[in-house]
Amino acid sequence: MMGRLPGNDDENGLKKGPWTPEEDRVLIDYIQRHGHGSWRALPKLAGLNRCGKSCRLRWTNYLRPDIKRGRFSEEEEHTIINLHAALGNKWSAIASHLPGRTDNEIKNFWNTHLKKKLLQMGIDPVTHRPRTDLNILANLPQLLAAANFSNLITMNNIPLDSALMLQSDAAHLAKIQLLHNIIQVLCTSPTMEAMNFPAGPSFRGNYQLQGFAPHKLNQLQSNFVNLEASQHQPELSEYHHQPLKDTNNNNHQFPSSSAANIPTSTQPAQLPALLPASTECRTGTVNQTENKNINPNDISNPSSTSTTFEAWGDLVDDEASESYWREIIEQTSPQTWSIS
DNA sequence: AACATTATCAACCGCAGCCTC
DNA sequence: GGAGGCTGCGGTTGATAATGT
Repeated sequence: MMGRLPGNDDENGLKKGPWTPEEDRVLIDYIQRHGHGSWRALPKLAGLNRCGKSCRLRWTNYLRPDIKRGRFSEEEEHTIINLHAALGNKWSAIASHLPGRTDNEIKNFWNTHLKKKLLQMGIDPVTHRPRTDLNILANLPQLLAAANFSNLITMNNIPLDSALMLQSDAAHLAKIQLLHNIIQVLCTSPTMEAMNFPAGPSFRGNYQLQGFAPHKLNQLQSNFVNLEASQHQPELSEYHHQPLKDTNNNNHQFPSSSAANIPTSTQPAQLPALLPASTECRTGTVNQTENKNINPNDISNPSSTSTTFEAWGDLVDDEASESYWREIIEQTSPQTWSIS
């Protein structure tokens, strides 16, 4: 598992590529005797045909005696995830909390394992929030699996037919959560308000939604609250049959955080708690941690309106899912939505 | 068995920031 | 203050291993 061309020499005649055991021995021997001192001067003093940078990297990432080898423990895994949520890609800062682990090792572990793991759980590895991009729908089976669905079934002695219904419910709920986030983005985006709704070309596709007045969006929001309320009944398999009635006494205020409205215990299959997708809400949370670590150019941010709209465009172009969304939209508010 | 694809991770590159003069 | 050198950091690369077809 080596990187770069083996034995490749650069223009200065210095060796690049993987280190030989002999080079390792020379480097260890020198540092044990003299310390590393100036890295730039070290290779010459130690008799190595390497640049100082390469020596430093080899020492700090591989040869240092206090380096812990082997698999990351579950505890370390959780620590990395938590620290990454707070610090972002500050690998050296994260590594400082994990004795014996190097930033490079943690970075690799993140990119090869943890990132995928979070994605499969429906969590965006950049923001550590539930994904609002619609690619998540393609990964719904993995999402459900990651939600430890089988455990839920066996732990609760749920019969197979009920389990299947539960799975269908969970999939339904995941989509509901997704649509919720999209709508929240629409309703809190200053751009959207200024333009009286979607500017993205995707929105001018099959669904004639432009020119949507703000009060209609508010109505959609409140309808959505109702829909969510109907989905969050303790008996999951029953919610398909719940009538959509006004449960919030015509209060059309959209919840700032749906997580607060969803008792964790009733969330099916331990889906990630629904968090606000609006940029405002997100910024507020970021300020609580470390605002400076968020790259404003980060296009992978699932809460960004452009990304969400692009994803929406993908969705409305998808013939297979069109009927599903049409059903939800019409169910939610047949009198206020018009789909042409 | 042969080939293709995916995963892993050591090592490199470029840049930012610190330090010294 | 700013130029130059050095170090550390984060992103990326690419050879090899593992797995799939």
